[in-house]
Amino acid sequence: MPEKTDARDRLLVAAQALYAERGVAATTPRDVLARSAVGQGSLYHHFPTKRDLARAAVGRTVQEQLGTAKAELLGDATARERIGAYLLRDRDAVAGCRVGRLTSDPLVMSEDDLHRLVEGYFTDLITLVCDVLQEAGLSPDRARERATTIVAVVQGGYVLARATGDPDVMRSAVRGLFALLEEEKE
Amino acid sequence: MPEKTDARDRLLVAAQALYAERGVAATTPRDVLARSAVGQGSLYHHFPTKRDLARAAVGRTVQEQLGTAKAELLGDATARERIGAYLLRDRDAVAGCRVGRLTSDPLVMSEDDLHRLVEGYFTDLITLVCDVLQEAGLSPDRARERATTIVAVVQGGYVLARATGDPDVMRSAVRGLFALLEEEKE
DNA sequence: GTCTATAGAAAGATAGAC
DNA sequence: GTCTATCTTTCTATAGAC
Repeated sequence: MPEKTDARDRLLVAAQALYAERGVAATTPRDVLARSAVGQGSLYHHFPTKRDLARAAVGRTVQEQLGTAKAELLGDATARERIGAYLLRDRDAVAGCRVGRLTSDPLVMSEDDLHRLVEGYFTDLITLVCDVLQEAGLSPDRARERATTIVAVVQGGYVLARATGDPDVMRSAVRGLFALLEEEKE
Repeated sequence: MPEKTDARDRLLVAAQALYAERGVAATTPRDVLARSAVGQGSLYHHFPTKRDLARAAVGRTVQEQLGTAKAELLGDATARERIGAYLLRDRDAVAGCRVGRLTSDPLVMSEDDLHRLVEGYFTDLITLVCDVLQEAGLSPDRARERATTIVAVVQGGYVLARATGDPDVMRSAVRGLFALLEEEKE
């Protein structure tokens, strides 16, 4: 596929950005057209319905975010370092989590295929963290519980950073947990 | 104010319930009318714009949620027990946090007065938890960091429970944190 | 304070030419 | 594959009677 798939790609990139800003339900086809500078005919040619566009764009975002997490969690550093890398990553916290925010999106939650993309993201992410913790010697049960706590503190950090408009709140949230994890190891 | 303020109250209750289900932006005046069984004329008499209704209903929800948290965090139990009561409270996790979900609501985030209600909720909540932790002997800085972590894990628990449709994910998230807090005290 | 009717704008999508 | 024009429905709000 040469340069001609360009419009489709521009539409997806625009949709992803808009979903990150206002969510899927609140993003209109017109918004996507304006941001992508693509014509209306092209939009409905590539994506017959709003839902088709959402499925493609959200699927892409999920893959991208999962890729970032994998880079941190599957490296060859120690288990402890990899958890630290994930937890303490520099995030645009006030912007919110591109995937996590979709759990409050009425369109995503009402369409099964969209909901499943979000569910898959978090089950995969928790499993990734869980595997690292088992490597570090935790039992499967404790590893799963702790992995859930780790992913939750990041998601909650996003919520609090957005609510307060303050990126430091995310830093406090993840550092507070990291400190507890480190203490335990001493 | 006798029984005549009834319509206004029914509108608020209906709006609060709908906001919890789909958010503010996605809730139409018609939705509120249908659920409250109040007439259209009454709605616009009591709340001239959608935003007026949102301000009143969100303000009420914030007060209610804060009241619940205060009941747990300001009791006469030990600091440790009060933190446990807040953290391990039985929540309808799959339904999500009525306030936290608003951080992804485009209408709430774009209207300053609505945003401020959400911000106030979380700053108050973190401060409440922070005070309990200081009572327990933590320095102001460590108390604030840890309070942020505690509130974040709860908010993240909601996000993960909604994403997966599984209430046990919330339980894992908060128990994982509680276990770390208890370990430290031994 | 509540009712019915309706306005004006934006939403999501389709039609048919090129 | 892309364009312009248009259709239908829904949204938020207003008008004016009771």
